[in-house]
Amino acid sequence: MLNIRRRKTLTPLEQLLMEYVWAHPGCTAETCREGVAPQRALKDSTIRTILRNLEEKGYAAHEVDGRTFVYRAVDTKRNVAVQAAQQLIDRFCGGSVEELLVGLVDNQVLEPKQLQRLAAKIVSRRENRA
Amino acid sequence: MLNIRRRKTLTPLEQLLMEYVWAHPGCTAETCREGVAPQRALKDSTIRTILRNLEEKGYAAHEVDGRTFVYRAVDTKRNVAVQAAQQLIDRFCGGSVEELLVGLVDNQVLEPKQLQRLAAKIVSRRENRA
DNA sequence: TCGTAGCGTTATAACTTATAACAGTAGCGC
DNA sequence: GCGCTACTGTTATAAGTTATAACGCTACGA
Repeated sequence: MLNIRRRKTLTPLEQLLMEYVWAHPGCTAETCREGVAPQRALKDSTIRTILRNLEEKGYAAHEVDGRTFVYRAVDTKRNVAVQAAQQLIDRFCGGSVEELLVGLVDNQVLEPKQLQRLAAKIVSRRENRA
Repeated sequence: MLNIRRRKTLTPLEQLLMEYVWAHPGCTAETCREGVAPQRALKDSTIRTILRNLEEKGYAAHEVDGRTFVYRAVDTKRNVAVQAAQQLIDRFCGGSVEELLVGLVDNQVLEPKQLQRLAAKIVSRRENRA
């Protein structure tokens, strides 16, 4: 089992920036600023503070290109979702994934048929790979 | 599809109290205080404030018995988990449940076999009911 | 009618979030 | 070689949230 690290959740602004980073690997403070400008016009220094927060929270990382910080996500969105789901399962479902899945079905977030199809698909994918 | 209400997340103290409420429907401020005392010795008024917060956030509700407030959870833990999962799916999986499930399998939170068994179980349960 | 059980109101210190100014530094062009 | 400026780091602050609780009001029971 992967070791799921417990990360702090994203604040709305962080979420916004992180979305951009996910969508644009290799972005810089400046491209981020331009990218989110339509939604939020933020000062350059604000952007950089948020990017630093994202690094501190373990969502993003940078490398240096010349004197520019180039950012990318540490994990895919999907993995972040999975880690968060794991926490939900631990907290609210007594550690049982199945409990959550049953709940999803009971609340019609997930159709039984859909679940079945997906299960079949995943299993066959596994077999092909093995 | 259920209408998933977006609720504020629980702070640690709220989480603690809410666990107690889930485990003891019909509890009062006083029984809560006693119940959580081993973990956190909190003043009566603190307990009350937190219970009120839980009501405000929509997790708990009370009715009046004589002059005592009797609390119970608005939703089951499982439903809270499901609602939170729905949010995850919307935020990080572009609205696709399947995306999350695939992620769970890929990260070995969920075994393919387990998924398959569960799918079969759920489908058959549906058929029996129908 | 008085004590007290039980609720609401208000307070506050610590922490987080949103937002940004300002300061240091190192390339680049001249 | 030197200053401009593009970039980063440090620091600040106002507003909001959390954790924690004192205090005050009210109505029931003895």
